Amino acid sequence: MSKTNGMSVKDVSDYAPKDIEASVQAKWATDGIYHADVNENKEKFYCLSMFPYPSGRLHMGHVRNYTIGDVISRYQRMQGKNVLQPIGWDAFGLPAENAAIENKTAPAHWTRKNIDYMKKQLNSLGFGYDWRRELATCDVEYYRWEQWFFTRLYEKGLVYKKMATVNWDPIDQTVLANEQVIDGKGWRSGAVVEQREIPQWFIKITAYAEELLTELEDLSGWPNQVKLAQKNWIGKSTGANIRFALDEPIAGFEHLEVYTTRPDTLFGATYLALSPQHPICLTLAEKNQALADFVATCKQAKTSEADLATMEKLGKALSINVIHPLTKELMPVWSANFVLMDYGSGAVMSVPAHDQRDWEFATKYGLEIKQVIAAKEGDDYDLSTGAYSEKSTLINSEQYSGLTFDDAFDAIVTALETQSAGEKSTNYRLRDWGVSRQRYWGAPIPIVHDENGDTQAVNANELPVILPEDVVMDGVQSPIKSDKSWAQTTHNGAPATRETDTFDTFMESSWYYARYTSSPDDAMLDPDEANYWLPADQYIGGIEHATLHLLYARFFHKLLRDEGLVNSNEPFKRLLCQGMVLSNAFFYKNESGKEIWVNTTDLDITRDENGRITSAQIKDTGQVVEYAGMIKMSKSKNNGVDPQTMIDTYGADTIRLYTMFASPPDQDLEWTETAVEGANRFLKRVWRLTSDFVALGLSDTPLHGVTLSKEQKALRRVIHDKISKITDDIERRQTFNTAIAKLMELLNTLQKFHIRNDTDKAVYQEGVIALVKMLNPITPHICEVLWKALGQEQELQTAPWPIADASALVEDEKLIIVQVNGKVRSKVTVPADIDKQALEEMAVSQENVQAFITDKTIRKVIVVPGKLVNIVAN
RNA sequence: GCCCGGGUGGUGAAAUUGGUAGACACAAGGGAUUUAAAAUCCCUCGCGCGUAAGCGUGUGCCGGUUCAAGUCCGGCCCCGGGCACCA
Repeated sequence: MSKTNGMSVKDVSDYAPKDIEASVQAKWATDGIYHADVNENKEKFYCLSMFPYPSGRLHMGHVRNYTIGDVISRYQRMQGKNVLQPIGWDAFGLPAENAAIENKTAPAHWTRKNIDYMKKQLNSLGFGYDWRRELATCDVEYYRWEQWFFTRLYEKGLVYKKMATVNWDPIDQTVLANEQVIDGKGWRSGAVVEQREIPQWFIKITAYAEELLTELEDLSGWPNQVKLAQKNWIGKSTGANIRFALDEPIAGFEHLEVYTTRPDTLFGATYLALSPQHPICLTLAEKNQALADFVATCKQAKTSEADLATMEKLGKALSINVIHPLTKELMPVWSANFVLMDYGSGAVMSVPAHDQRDWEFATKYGLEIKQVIAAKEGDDYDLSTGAYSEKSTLINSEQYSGLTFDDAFDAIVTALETQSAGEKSTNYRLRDWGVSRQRYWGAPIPIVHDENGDTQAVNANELPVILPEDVVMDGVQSPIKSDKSWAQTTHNGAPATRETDTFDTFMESSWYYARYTSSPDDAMLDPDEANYWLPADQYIGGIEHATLHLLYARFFHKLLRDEGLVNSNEPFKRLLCQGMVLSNAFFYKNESGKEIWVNTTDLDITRDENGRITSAQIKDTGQVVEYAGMIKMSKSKNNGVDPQTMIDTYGADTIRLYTMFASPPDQDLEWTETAVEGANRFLKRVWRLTSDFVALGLSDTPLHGVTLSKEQKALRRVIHDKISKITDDIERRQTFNTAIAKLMELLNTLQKFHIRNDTDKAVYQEGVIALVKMLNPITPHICEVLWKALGQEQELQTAPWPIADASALVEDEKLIIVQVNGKVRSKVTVPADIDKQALEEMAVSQENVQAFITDKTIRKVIVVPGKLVNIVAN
């Protein structure tokens, strides 16, 4: 009997995860088996999970995310690959500032304390990380390179400064993050929040819009859902810029340019609409109080996003006119609240007959509605009830009448081009990335303002710009803004003032995956090392990052490429977005009608015979609570299940097994504790089966060249069939739940098999070894112990994944389904090599088949070889 | 409004290329073991009829294609998520 770290598998009755897990983890750490280094002779596999925000404790979403990554990593390692699985900390961000105020500590201290604790938790779950590569984004050694890279982008002209709107708290005299604005009021002061324009830094992601869009097609390993979300986010559209001459120049403008996707409707344009922020509008407002009021109202109205959709169309006539470029007719110009200044040119041509918004606006203000598109065949429309926005044949459009959309588009654009009044144009919904945040706990933006007030990038030899960590948070101003001395510096020997804004934390999370692969002291990356590992073969994380993080990271990778730091176009080959973790939630309403959410651990729950919750009450007080259903685990709904409690109760292996078994990884997972017990029960059965088998003494009978009995063949076929299907489930399908179901089937089959001789034992042993190996990626601790008990010399973690023996899968007999008119009437076991004729005859002769065809004529017999016979009779 | 997912037993789910619907679990019920309990093991388990064999029926609803449909096509209903005045 072999022993592992004091734990013997002989103790049949007790599968005691507590005793084995810590010692197995200690052994892994000592052996350093998760350290991965460049090795050109080995195929690499870079498995990456989205790094956590160090909020204090792991939650079940983390457990699920990192278990998936660990399973894939361990599987790939057993495939013989050089596997890199790193981890780190997305350490900057607003919650640390809030916690610091609350706990009267500094954000840095709070963050590092959390990292220490959560690191222990990750280790207690047995995740095989290369801890040598751990990074925290708040480390100077990390963000200094981000600052350096930003200065490079600045030199290249990919960075610029622009006025942008922020939430301003007039009492605290500070900028608020969106999360700090509650019902339009500042979270601390309670003052009504104002919109204020301040200068901020932007990175030109729009310069890469086309590449970010087209290269989505290369991402065959990404879910369509995510690719579609990015496509819509980029929002490419083709149309035309059209210039309408002003009948008299104003504010330096001789004409107004609009962007439209429907140049075919140009003859239906009856007025132009400008954004209230349009320069012409602002100029006119200087001498027009009513217009000035309108502009001010529109600026305020940036309330909730949901209101926008239903917001009333409002406008003001500007009493200026433009000339239609083709008809030369005069058209009035209006200002309209729904026209956006930052899309296109901030002006639109309005075609009320064929655009619903324009229709609503024209109807309200009595503007002309001119029909220029015929109804499609079979369609019918009525302009008194709404616009008709389908693309169809033109009417009332001079020589263009009768043309289709495509022909009209080209003809009208050509006509505009000849008189320099327009051209074809492409637009993107994507906006440049604003990276300035007026917060403290982030990487300082490496910019200084010189004596002339000009902005300059901090010189490379003066980097990093270090964020002071020993600070006191007052909850109002960022310490680097309130401490005026911090900003005082020099630039090229002359006095200068530092930028006191910090970077958006998406900056740090856009390149951490690259820094894991290579972290030299004197450079952002070492290209040789980075190019060995990149792109990551697998990335795993939440679907909530479908657009922002995943788009920024793709963008950053292209920036790194153009700086010569990496040679690939895309950072992540394959992407898996895991579902949410749900659990039962309960609440009651207090006297003031507020919902008070109660954790299940404080409740007595009654269920009916179907296991459905019928009622629940608080243990201590008897207060009756309402059942809110299975919803996403969250602090606010007080329905989180603490991973630590679960690990302490059942062990890490059980939690890993359950989270992988309860549902496919991309679907939501319902946390049910009785089902967790079920997972634990399975591990106990594996433990018992293995130890019972080991107690018989291991077999050294070779299997090759031995003639097997029918039962032995059947068992071998199950073993190898499972090997083949489980491999496919884990690698191609990533349906870990079905892989586990098949492992359970393998266990059930082994359990029913009776060992009567040496060959029996040899076949059985093959099965037990395959079971332990294939279970290892999911529950590695128990497998380590069982593996040693099975007398295996090789390290389990690098042992080769089993390969299905094709000859074991060959069946002598097959079960054939016999149908009459598509309904199953019989099942028949036949020799595998039976010919079609004989099979048909056999099927027809079945007693129960005869009963259904006696008074009928057989019209047709369909034979699916090895599977099914369908007799068509009537 | 637009764009994605999804709807299968009491529950979580499975059915991979159109070929036995409900694998594997959880819960429930029954039994064995036990002084008793826990643990463990065995049996039943979509619905209706039937002692059973079996028959009928069943994958949100209506229709279609096919020898055969959870799977494909058309129309509709419901649930979840994302985007949201983008001209």
